[in-house]
Amino acid sequence: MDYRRTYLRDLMQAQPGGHVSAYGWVKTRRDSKGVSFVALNDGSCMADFQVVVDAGTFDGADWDAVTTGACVRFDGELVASPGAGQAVELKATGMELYGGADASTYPLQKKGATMEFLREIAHLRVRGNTFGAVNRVRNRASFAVHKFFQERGFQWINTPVITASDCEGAGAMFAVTTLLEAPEPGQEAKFKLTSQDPADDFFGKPAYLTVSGQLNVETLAMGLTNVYTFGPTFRAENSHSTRHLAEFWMIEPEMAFCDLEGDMNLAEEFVREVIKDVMDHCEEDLAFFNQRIDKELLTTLNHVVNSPFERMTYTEAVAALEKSGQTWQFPVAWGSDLQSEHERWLTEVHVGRPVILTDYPKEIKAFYMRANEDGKTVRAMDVLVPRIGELIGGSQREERFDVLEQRIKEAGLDPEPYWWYMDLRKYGSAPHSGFGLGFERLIMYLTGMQNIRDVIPFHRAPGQAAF
RNA sequence: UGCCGCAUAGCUCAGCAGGUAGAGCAGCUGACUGUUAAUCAGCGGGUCGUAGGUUCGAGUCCUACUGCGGCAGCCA
Repeated sequence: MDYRRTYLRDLMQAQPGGHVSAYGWVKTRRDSKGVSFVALNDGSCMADFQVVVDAGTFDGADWDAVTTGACVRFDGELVASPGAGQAVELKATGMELYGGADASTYPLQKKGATMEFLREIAHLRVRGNTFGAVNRVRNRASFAVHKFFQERGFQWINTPVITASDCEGAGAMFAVTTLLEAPEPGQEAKFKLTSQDPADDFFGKPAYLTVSGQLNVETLAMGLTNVYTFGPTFRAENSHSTRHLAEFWMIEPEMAFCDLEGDMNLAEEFVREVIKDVMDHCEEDLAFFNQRIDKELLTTLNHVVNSPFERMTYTEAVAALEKSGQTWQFPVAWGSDLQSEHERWLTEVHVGRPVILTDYPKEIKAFYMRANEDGKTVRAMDVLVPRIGELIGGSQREERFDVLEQRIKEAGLDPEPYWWYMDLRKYGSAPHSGFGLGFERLIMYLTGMQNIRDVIPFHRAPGQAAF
């Protein structure tokens, strides 16, 4: 057996004629008196491949074991199909059973199951329509991300997963340590530190899993010009929501010689181009999502591809919210952060498509965002999209040494650990901008899937790290 | 972490005057000359999340716990 193989996707598009082999997992089997039909799927595409078995061709235990979930290879002639659902089918003359799947206990059925149940069998759910499609879209979107940046001269760089600089600031972090005492064999694992002093730890100081490549990626942009990261990110927030994960994949472009305007242009172009690419290459999967998951999906995606994002300042947004006539659960006031209900109204009702909000009050944004001349706002931007909320958060960075130092102090932080970050402003500083985009949120947007836990193969969330 | 909701067969659910359980699908058996989540007939399948409490009697009411889900916060 060799990795080179004809995928079922290719067999389905091939011309009739010739002896072929079809490898896959059985989706369904239908028997009638003279003939049996086996629907095979290998994950290469949405549609199942039809294998036709004339009565009497096979018998015995292996043939009996060809039930939903079994893994099997059929050999035979590729013929034109008289049936309605497919152009060609395999008229089987040989078969090999690789692994049966006891039909009385195999949990994946041909009929629909809830997302909650499928989450409990995450090791098997990829064999179903929905999660096969999710992963194909995820794969194509990953490729489209790299394609988009590479075609524009951005260099893919990798920022550390472990960070010991304790200066990331935002978000609860997972500690990384070797100070835990190994449990005695056979004993229940209890955490016990071999030392209380971080100086004794592996890195000689506290270390954590990264919550953002932000600070590191800026250093690479100050030398490589246009760069991006695409890697795992970790947040130890105890969040129970449909759009948060403890482990997720984030895309962070960073551009030298670029202001907030250019940052917004990139964000908009990025979202549009990735959507276009996936629409071009995952038509069948998107049609499935449109039919089964979100009836408005294709309408929404087409709309996004064909119309510019609305842009407004935070101040304009607050004014719109105040004039909306809506009654808000949380009051709207200039200076306080926008609540979910506000963001949703802006993007879903007020604008009806993605909207980019800019120039937020400096008090509610990170210290590294560039201060505006008004002394009150910073050059931040959030891209809000219907149903998901915040898809992208970015900013023009503060490139002026003195202003940045002042902002760090205002934030109540000690500038000292940021010495290398400050050095960027000391030696060859340049205007620069970038943003962070949650890859899983993009996949939610692309597929219509409602829970972020269902757009990653094995989700990590509070209390949930099975598989 | 706060608020709300749910927990009955492998899955999806019904059972809502408190009187010790029911359907569809899946599974099994059989029928059917080509199906497309096939169809038709029959069969088996549940200590009703756990622990207490009220009651003659609890799937049903009360309490706690556990698990899951949704919303909010945190953000991407």
